[in-house]
Amino acid sequence: MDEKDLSLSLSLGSSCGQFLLSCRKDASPTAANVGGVDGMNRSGSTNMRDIGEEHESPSRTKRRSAEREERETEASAAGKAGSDEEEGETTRKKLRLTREQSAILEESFKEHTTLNPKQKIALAKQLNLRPRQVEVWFQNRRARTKLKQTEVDCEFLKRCCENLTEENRRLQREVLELRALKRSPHFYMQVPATTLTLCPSCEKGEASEKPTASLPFRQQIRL
DNA sequence: GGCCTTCGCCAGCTTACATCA
DNA sequence: GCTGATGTAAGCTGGCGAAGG
Repeated sequence: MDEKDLSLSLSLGSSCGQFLLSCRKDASPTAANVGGVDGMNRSGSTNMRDIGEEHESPSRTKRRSAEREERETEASAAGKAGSDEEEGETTRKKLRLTREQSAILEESFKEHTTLNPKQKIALAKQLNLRPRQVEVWFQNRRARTKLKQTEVDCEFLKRCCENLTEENRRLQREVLELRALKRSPHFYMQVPATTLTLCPSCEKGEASEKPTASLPFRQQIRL
């Protein structure tokens, strides 16, 4: 699967994607949507953080703020070291992975979709990235794969639904036609006598020959 | 052995930024 | 050059299993 495929599949503009997203929002009250759409859009991550910490255990809150600090110091250290990112910036600058880095990560993902800590560190060294970046890339990649699969499933179910709807319409038309035929005075002349013996309510020891080919079996059952 | 806490990892959701038409 | 749409790196939170006390 190449990047083009992925970018195509990731368009949330499709009705399918929108449907899935709205379903998830309704179903699972995450911290992000506790405050509703307004709360979500108003002040971003700060708001989410505040909401989340009210419900977290103290140890977890401590751990998370320590992680945050660690990330911040790591990021600023990387900036000072003069890596790919701009130097000395405290604000988050978005890094684009190079083609080579992406290709290697893709290759690795093909082999295994999750990484153990050793693999993560090795890969990070090889790519000159932080282990956290490798971890995040794999997380996002799994999410993309899952989203793509969901869209494929959604398309398949949509087609199934369309086919069944069409089949249902066709059968209803058939029933109407047959009812009309039954009401017409020429009905009993058109239907061979032997087929009438198949009606269960009329089944009183009449001779039962095999249904004729003039009408499909389903149409002979209930008129 | 059961309970509690902590830790690490992950999924899901979201944001911020880069890129492109 | 501006703008909206899209893609994606990264942040945040909750859930869960494992390990240790």
